[in-house]
Amino acid sequence: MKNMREKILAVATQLFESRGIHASGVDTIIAESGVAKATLYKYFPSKNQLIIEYLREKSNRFYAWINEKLADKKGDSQELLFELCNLYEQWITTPEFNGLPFHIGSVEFPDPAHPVHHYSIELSNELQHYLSELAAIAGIKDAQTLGQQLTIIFEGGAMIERLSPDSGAAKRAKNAAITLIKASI
Amino acid sequence: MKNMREKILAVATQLFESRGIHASGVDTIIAESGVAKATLYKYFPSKNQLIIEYLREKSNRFYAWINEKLADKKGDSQELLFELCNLYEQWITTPEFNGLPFHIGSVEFPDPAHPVHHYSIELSNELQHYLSELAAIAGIKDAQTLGQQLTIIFEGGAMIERLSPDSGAAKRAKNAAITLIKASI
DNA sequence: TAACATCCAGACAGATCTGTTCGCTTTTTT
DNA sequence: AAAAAAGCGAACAGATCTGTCTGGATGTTA
Repeated sequence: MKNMREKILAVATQLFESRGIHASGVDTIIAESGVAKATLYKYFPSKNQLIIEYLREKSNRFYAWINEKLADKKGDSQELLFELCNLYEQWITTPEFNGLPFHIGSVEFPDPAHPVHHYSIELSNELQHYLSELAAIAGIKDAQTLGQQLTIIFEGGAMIERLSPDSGAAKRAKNAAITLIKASI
Repeated sequence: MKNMREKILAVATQLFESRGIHASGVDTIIAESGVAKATLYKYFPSKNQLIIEYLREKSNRFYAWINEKLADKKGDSQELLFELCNLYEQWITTPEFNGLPFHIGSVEFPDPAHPVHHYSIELSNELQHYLSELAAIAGIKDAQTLGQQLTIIFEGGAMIERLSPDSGAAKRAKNAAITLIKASI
């Protein structure tokens, strides 16, 4: 089998999100993926690195998905941000959604000096920059501010949607974002 | 010494928030609080219960603080919500603020059947009900919606303010909340 | 078929985890 | 001052943690 790395990463992802990172031991990961321990440590030099690759993979998937969906909207400055809100709602209401991975990373490793925490902050900042850039493309005057406010709503909404999936948090977060966008045009 | 319970709880709080819950062993907690292990297990029958008491304590403190600050504002329907936003900003920019405790609880124990996760959801819902009630007192028509949207912003802002304290997240979260309040009057 | 790389299963090390128990000392109460 | 309660330090049990290593099986390449 050639795709052992992906297999391990997939199992780790599933375990990290259903049991937590600290609660998912390497022994469990190799048992569930049917892989020898030495194989895991060949592809990932440490558990920390495995966690970071999990965060990276999830992040890459998100941006690949949303960039593709937004590709034909980048000309329409108005529609761009509203479509972004729709995609956001769609993203966090997907059954596979289990919260933002970098939330897990930053909470389970609160020490700022820890590589996982550090990378989690990086991903959160990346989201802010991404949203700010979209706001700038859409012609928003203070794109920096709106970008961070959208980040706040998106992260908070993701949190609550995961905690209480039937509370309508996703839709209300989307509407709050739309209100903020309209107010800043 | 009579206040051993509080001493243990204070040390556990400090450790949970600086290292994480799973990363804070009972041995470390008793070592730092200068208490015998049997004493800890006398006041808290299990580590799970200690975690829950930590969450409860933090929650109680928050509501005691904010209710006292808002006591004289409950007559002024307009000012009530705006003052709430000021207090929120004040709360999460305090140096002692280390993120919302029930975020830690729900992330470190993702299994919905786990008592810590369950109680964390309860606390998040309690925050929503509290904010919705304030919105109702302030005469907001759809108080339920505004209450949850404020919760989303407050939780998201708390998350980002903790991750990037110098990014101005607290102030922007407050402003976003104010925009939403004004839009729903 | 022969040489080579890869993988598995499992033992191993050394540390840490939660929770219990046991004498011994200190503090509080009567 | 005597009796009762509470706390300390330490050992203990049994499980789990990350990471390393070894011997043998499997599979690929020449």
